[in-house]
Amino acid sequence: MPELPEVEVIRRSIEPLIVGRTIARVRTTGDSYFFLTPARLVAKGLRGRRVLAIERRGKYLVAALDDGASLLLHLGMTGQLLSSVARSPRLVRSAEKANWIAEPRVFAADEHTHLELVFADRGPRVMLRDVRKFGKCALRRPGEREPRLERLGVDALEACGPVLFAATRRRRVAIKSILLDQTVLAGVGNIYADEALFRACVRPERQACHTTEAECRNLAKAVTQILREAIGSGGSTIDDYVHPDGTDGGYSRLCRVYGREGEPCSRCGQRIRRVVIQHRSAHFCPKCQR
DNA sequence: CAAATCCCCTGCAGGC
DNA sequence: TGCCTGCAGGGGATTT
Repeated sequence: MPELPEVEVIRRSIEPLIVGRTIARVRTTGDSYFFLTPARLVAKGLRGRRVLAIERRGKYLVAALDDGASLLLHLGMTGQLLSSVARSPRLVRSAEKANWIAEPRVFAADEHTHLELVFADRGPRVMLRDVRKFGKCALRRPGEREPRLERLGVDALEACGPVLFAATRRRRVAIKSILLDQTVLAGVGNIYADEALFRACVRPERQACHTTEAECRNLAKAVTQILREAIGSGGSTIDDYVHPDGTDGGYSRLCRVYGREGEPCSRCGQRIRRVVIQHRSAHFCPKCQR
């Protein structure tokens, strides 16, 4: 799950590699769950088009084309945007272990490469690779509505107390579920939700309607701070991408609770606990978070 | 309307 | 060594 920071870092790294270039050829895998628009139509719609811009909306990437159409991408759990500047299958695998980060120095297409853009300038290709195919790809005709984007709430970088507080009223689900609800805040995923709850000292299981206005304010602030920090550190996985063995690196270093079940809390020493909330693991400090 | 459940997919870890 | 099971999870669709 690339979350907002990873998607933003990917956007920034891919922007100079794609904006202003004209797509000459498109290669795709066959239709699958991955293609919301049939692969054939995606290829047809992209051919000959120039990319004007690439933007991020929550965890989505949207590439604007010169005919007014747009390409919508979601990286799901294992999606990667890669460039063909160099080739190294080993680095692809390492990138997966290191958490789905795109690097502008990769690779040749393989069976998991669902979309490959070949440009008219014959320069580096851009590829979208996604092993588990939880990602999404859609082509929207000029002026066509995109319900997936329309549903999104406030971008999580703009999270604020009042929005969060309003969303928690009359909701009996866990507060963490509200943070993960993309129609409330767009961009927060499982990892940063845990981290924000830790920073704001709120227990993930707490019923949403039982959080106070002040807690929601703190939580919103924690969300924006943590996301900004993660972007600032290069999406939190960039660093260990270069570790040839793919062992734990930047990402887990930044996390205070996620993936740290049983380890001592960095604030109080209490053991970090893990519970399951709506089929997802939630990590928290039982002493710091109430 | 809210909430719970199911499902899409693949790789990998753990148990035996 | 190899097979089997369970787990990981974003998010939409369906059911309660």
